[in-house]
This record gives sequence, C-alpha cells and structure tokens, in this order.
Amino acid sequence: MKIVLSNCKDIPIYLQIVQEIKRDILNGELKSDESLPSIRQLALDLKISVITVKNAYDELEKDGFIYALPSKGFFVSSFSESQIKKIRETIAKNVIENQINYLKSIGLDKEDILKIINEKKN
Amino acid sequence: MKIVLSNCKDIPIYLQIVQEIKRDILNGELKSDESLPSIRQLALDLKISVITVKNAYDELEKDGFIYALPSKGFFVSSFSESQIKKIRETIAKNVIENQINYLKSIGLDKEDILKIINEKKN
Amino acid sequence: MKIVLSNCKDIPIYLQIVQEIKRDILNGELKSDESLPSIRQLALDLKISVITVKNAYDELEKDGFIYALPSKGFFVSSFSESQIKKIRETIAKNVIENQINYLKSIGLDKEDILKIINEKKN
Amino acid sequence: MKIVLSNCKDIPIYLQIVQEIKRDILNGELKSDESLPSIRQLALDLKISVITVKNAYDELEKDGFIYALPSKGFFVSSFSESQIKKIRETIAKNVIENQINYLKSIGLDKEDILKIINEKKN
DNA sequence: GTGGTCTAGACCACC
DNA sequence: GTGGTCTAGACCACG
Repeated sequence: MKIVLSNCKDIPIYLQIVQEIKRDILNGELKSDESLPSIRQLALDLKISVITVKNAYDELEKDGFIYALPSKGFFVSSFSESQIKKIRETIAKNVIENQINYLKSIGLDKEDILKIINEKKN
Repeated sequence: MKIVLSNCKDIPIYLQIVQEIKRDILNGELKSDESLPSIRQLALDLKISVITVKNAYDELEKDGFIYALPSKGFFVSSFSESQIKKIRETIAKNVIENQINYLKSIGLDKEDILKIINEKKN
Repeated sequence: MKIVLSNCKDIPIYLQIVQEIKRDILNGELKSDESLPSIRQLALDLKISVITVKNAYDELEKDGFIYALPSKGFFVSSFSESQIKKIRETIAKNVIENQINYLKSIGLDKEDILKIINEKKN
Repeated sequence: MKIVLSNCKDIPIYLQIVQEIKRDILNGELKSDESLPSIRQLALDLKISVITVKNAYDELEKDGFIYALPSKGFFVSSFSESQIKKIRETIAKNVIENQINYLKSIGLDKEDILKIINEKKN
C-alpha cells in the first residue's frame, strides 16, 4: 500500500489517509480482510503522529471500510465485488450530480459541460 | 441579491458567502460595478457578525471579484463578458478534470462515467 | 488650477486635495494671495461633497498654506521665494532621509541605491 | 525576531507588523522556512489581540511572504537569494521613482535632489 | 450612512 | 500546543 501526503493545507492529514485507503479499497488494490499497516508503523513511515493515524483508522472503521481485531491490527472489511461496484456507483452519482449542479449554477449549460468533457477525453 | 446560509458547519459561514457571491457574479446575477449590501446590512440580514461578513468580502476582494471603496461600500469588479466566460471555463475544466481523475482512481472507467452522466441528463 | 482625484483608495480624497494644492503652491503654479476655487465650486467640479472640500481647506489652513477671508473665500498664504525654497528643501530632506533609511533596512546598501538612481536618470 | 510597535496611530498595528516582518525577510534576518512566533505568543509579547496578529499574518500570506501550516504554525516562504534580490530592487525602483517624481513636482530639479542626497551621505 | 481597525473573549479541529 | 473561525461589542476616519 502506498500513501502519499500532500502539503496541501486544505485537507487535514487524517482525512487524506482516509481518502487514500478508501480509494485503494474501491479500486481493488486493497483486498477484503487484507491487513493494514500498524498504526505505529504507518506513523513512522509518514513521519506523523500516531494519534493522526489512529484518527484516520477510527474514521474508516466508523464508515465500515475497515475493522479492528484487538491486539491483532486493522483489516479491510469483506466486500463482495457487487458491493464494491455499488459503492463506486453511489459515489460517482453523488459526485457527478453535485458538480453538474455547481457548474450550472455558475452559468454553464449542458452543452458547455459536455463540450469540456469531450475535449478532456482526447 | 439572495444569500442563503446552510446550517451545515462543514463550510465556514464566511466561505459560504464567498461562494454564493462568486456564483452570482459568474452567472450574471451580479453585474459589473453593482454595489453589494453593506457589511452591516448583510450581517443584520443573515444574523451574523459584521466581522464574518468582512472576512467574506476581504476574501472576495483578495480574489479580485469585488473591490472596496472606503466610506462608499463594496462593488463587483468590472468584468467583460469574455472574461466571465473564461473564468467559468477555467473553473469547469478544473472541476471536471479533478472529478474524472478521482472517479478513475476508485476504479470507474470512462464508459461507467459517461453512462452515469447520460442517465443524469434524462 | 487643476486637481485630479485618483480612484486609489489608499489616500482619502480630502488628503489628495491637500497634497495637490500644496504641490501647486510649492511649484509656483499657485501664487501668493491667489484665490482658490470656492468650496462649493470645487465640490461641483470634482463631484464630491462640500464637506470633503471643507476638510481639505481646513487642513491646508491649519498647516499655514492658505488663509480664509470670511465671506470672501480662501487664498494662498504669502510666501517669499526664499521661504518656498526652504520648505521645499525641508520636505526633500525628510523624504530622502526616510527613504534611504527604509531601503537600507531591507538590505540595500549605498551603492545599490546610487546605481538605481543613476539608471533612473537616463 | 524583534518587532517594535510605535504608538503612532497613523499606521494600523497589523500593518506595522507586516512591514517589520517583510523587512526582516528582505534583509535576511528571517530565513526561508524559518518558523514565525505563534499568533498567540506574538499577541502576548506585543500585548495586542490575537486577531490583530492574525490579520498581519493573513496579509503577509496574501502577499506570498509567509505560509501557514494549520496546527503547525506560520513559516517564511522559500525564496532564493536571487528572488530576494529582485524583490528588493523592484521595491527600490518604485520607491525611488515615486520619490523623484514627487520632489520634481514640488519644484526641485535633479541637481537639488542630488545635492541633498550627497549631503546625506556624509 | 460607509468601511477600517481593534478588543477580549470563545469553541473547534488538528497534531 | 497550533491555527481557523466566530461573536458582540467598540472607536475612528471619511463622505
């Protein structure tokens, strides 16, 4: 697993970790029941406080993406392929809906948006 | 001009104001050199502190969207229609690029994304 | 007499007027005992409030640059050529001393300053 | 780092802080990435409100002289020696040009100005 | 009336 | 500990 922290100050470190791990679970890089690095180890690797890593893992556990086995460590939750797919689609729908609404609110219409998307695809 | 604050506390009040005014400038609801409500008036209307409104206006001024004439008030910066259009497109390109990159990173491919966009259009 | 107001918000309007009239007295454009435009007239010309002009004239009177003859108007104070020259030099010494000190404080030495002055003269 | 506030109220406190820190960055007293005193500490030292210090730091951040790492503190931006030199020269050129233009406008000619500068140098 | 500045508190998230 | 945000007052200069 590879986690890269940006210096970007907009997103707290613990949330960056949350996002990267969620991402790796969703894209299949982290498999069901795979073990995550220990809090201590990840803190060492990223040169951050153990508390920050703990906060990130707690958040992921709260959201059901990982689970803790006391005195064993943290593990990726069990997801079937269809569950993963469904989560992905739910996220995508939300993201796309929000962004289209936002772009419309600043004065772009459907055609403008489609044009930009098509240009991007090249 | 109509500004609505959400109770959601994820986004600071002053940033919500910034976003709403930026949006209204970009979608043409606020015209060049149009005067904005005075700090005190807006604070009264929204039932928030004058300082919070000041912070919002300062942020907008920093970004070049409005300008202050002391003892006169705050005013929308002068933008030509083509400038507005360019800003809109720049924002849209960034937003869309980030969105597509993110969706790809969690395992969706172009076809998935297009499918969802097309469904939304209906 | 020609007064031009800048939109620059850093300097209050009444001070801009003060500066421009002082300048014209010092450079000889306004002669001793010459009459100034009436408060009302200048306010009309500059499209500003009479109060603002009044503040400017009061400031100039306080500094001894002009004097008021009630129900007649405002007039440039009587200065001999040597008095004018002395005021000019006093101002120049202050201005130059302050600026050299400032430039030194941000790390420029005499040679740097002289070099820039000499380049400007070309 | 040493910051001295004058009692003079012509310049707002927060701007005095801005000027002193800019000066120390430009003259090399504050090095790239060096940490600045925390908002609270500086407020205590100078016996002013934390908000006033925050305003000063915000202004410096806006101008690119410092950057904030939330929960860490404020730090001097990274400047190469040549960047510093360039900023210094740009400032000097502006200052000197304005000064010379002003002195000319009140009736001094080049020789007068040079004479005063040379006297100062002694 | 306007904006510009400042005070003296406060709570929060983050590390 | 740090910065980020906010409140509810205040005084000033300006127009």
